[in-house]
Amino acid sequence: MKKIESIILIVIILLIALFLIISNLHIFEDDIKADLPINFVLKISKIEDGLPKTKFTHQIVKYEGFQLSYNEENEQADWTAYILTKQMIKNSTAKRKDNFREDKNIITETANNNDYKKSGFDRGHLVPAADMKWSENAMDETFFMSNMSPQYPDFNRKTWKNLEEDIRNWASKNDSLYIFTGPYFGNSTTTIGKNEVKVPEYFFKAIYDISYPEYKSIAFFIKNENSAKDYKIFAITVDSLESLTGFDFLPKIEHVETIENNADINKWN
DNA sequence: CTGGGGAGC
DNA sequence: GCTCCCCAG
Repeated sequence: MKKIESIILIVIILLIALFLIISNLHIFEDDIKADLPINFVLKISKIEDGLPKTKFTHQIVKYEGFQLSYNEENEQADWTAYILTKQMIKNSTAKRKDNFREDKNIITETANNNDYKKSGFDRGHLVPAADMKWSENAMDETFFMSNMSPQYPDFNRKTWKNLEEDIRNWASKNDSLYIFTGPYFGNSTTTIGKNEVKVPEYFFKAIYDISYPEYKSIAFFIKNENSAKDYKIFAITVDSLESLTGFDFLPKIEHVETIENNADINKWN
């Protein structure tokens, strides 16, 4: 074999090898989910590790069962975050007491009941009371006005409620979920009450199943309107929700991006 | 505090 | 029936 032919052969072999390496790398990236460490769930078992990264400097308050960031300008939270486990659902014993009240933990003061009275809007929970039934105190803290947003009655009592109920079902089947909930204002200028509580145009949820090995996530972005709709048609990826809201959920968690690009509602049942 | 509504199980 | 989301008085 001539020298020139040998060189061409070697180059061809190298090109084929390179192609195989690149394809394998690509496959590996798509399949990285399977390579997440078995203790992945432990890494994000603390709420502190999952707080969204935002440009805001609003007051963050930690309650027994959840955390929130309070936005004085809107007189409601930017987001709420908590973990919901199978065990919490199992230990659902607390009774709902409906003691809606101002939240003295908020330095700048919160909205109050009068702001919502006769407004035509429900005092909609961001963190549902029924998710905190594992503790009287945790449930009680969901009735702080810092956890309320003006929601249209049909949205709150039908569309949103159905989503919340299914999330509880998912939690009991999937061991533990990481849940973010919040309002999205868009160009809204509508306010209610003396404290001018801003009425959101949409509400969002981002949900992560952090149970090994079924890592998955899904998000919802639903219009705040007085009509009942099937929440399932508003399923989007967490990636999309992050683009829409500007929040980076679970920013400290390694590899979490690999589970944020899927919105298959059929994986949740 | 008690009364009520409506959806869903 | 019950629970869950609420409202008004």
